[in-house]
Amino acid sequence: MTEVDRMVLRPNHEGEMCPVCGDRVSGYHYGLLTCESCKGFFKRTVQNKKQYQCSADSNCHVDRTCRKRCPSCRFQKCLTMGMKMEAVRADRMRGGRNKFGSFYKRDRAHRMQRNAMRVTTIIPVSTGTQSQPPTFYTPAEHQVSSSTTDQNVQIQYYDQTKVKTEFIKTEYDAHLQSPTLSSSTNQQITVSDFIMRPGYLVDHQESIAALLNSTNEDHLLRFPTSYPLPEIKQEPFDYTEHHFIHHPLLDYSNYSSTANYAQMMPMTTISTAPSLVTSTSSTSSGRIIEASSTSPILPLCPAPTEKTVDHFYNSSIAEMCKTLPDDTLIPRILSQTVKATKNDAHAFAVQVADENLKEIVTWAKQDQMFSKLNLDDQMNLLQTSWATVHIIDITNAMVLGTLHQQYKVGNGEEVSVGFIALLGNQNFVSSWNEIVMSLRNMGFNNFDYCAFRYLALFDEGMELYPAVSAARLRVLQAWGEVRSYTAFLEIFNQIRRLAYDSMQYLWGLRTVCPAIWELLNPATSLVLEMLKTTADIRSAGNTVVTQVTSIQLPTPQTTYAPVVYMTS
DNA sequence: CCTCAAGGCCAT
DNA sequence: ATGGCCTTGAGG
Repeated sequence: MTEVDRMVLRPNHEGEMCPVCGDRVSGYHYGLLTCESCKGFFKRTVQNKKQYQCSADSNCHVDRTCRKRCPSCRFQKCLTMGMKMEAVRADRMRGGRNKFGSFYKRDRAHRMQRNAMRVTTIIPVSTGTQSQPPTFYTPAEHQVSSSTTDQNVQIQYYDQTKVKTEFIKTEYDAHLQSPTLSSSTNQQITVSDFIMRPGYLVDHQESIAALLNSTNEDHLLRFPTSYPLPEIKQEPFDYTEHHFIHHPLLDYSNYSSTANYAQMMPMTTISTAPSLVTSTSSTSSGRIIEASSTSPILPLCPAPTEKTVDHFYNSSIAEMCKTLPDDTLIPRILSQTVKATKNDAHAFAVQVADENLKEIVTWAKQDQMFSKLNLDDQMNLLQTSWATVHIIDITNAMVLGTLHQQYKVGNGEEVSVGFIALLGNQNFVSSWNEIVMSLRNMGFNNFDYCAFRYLALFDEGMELYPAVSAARLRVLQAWGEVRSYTAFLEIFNQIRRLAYDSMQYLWGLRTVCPAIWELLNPATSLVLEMLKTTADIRSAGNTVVTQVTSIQLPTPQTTYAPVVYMTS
């Protein structure tokens, strides 16, 4: 083998950009493909326990040319992008391999799969050639790409210099980064329990209250330990290896002898870092806009001052992302449910919502702040937010391009994804399509998805609860660290409005179209149970719920077009 | 053996 | 303090 051959076969990071500064990637460093300089910077910072403080708004732009200006923001970005302090060795032992090695290998395969999946929806950067409307992958294409094995991990990655950079969290990342999420509660449950939570087709006998009452462990036990993936083949990542056994990761933190850093690692949930929410939060978005959008001058941090390093780890959207459902969930629900649904488009949409609602409840329960609320308040929050979260989930899947454009139900009707997302509320499908297009063009990413979801759960209308407004502030703070989010908030509010419209529409079917209503299995549907409870509470004069659901809406239409097309 | 992510070195 | 290049060494 010649030297040239060796060079060719060597893992090729050519064209890969460092997610921190955009420089050329030299390999995996501390859990992430980064450049040599960010590797060194991260190592020095952690080894020497350096403490920086940004003299601006902790929102400095970091790129190759200005990465030296603000070490605080640079280090924050390192962490946000996924570099792991545990990978810096406390004992400074050189050489060898650590337990991340096998993860890196899998990550290569994973990245290839993700890239292959996303390549079809990638929007060329402005410096590229003409922009083309995004296309969608088909399950067949995906199967080919997902048959990736460790043998072909050396194949060159998709050239990311030609694509919009986007930080993608994976289940793998969640495993790698955080052994546990909550620190010490009876309901303690690990991140991977959520990320890897298998299955979604449970029986319909349980009510939302029952779901809320059950412990997470109960819930897990009732799920099968593996789940069918009809259209999306799983990659050779051994889920079971890590799913219920968390020792390897826990062991690693001991192995790497970084107990001091392990203590600094965030055990972050919404409720754990209220102290971070300072008076600056409310104005942060405005200043971010000023700093990074309208002003050509980047904020400088001329004299970083020292401050406790813990500052960095209290809050980050990346931490919150770990609880997001995996990207295959919504496609799975849709393709499985469409088979199970007999012949009505509305019934299909409601059943999809039913399946996702169970996931949403489980997700909400894992949140410390949510789980601290009493059951009634939890119910109130869920009643207000489930439809918004549901639409956000489907919107995200649509932005990712993991869904078909239409799904064919039993009677041959083609049902658009918008129709499904909006619970059959055809009136607003074109608005929703526009939202999807906008988000795609804006570079909607996992961070935004995460923020959307939490902002939906902790609905603005529920800010009567102090816990809710605290949670919202915290989300906005964490989101603001990585985004100028004003434009996204606008779209979020549109989605929220669509959700209320859709809930009203669906509830309206009960009187306007009893025939359709009967097809929805009102006796067993969790979604319809939710709507009924909301309606009952409202008629009983509950102020909280009234406030958020009494938006006056157009009268639900009485008919809908059986053949629904995507509009663009 | 070889690989490649760790830590180390040192000119800048 | 930075960052390019060097050395190390467990795992394949």
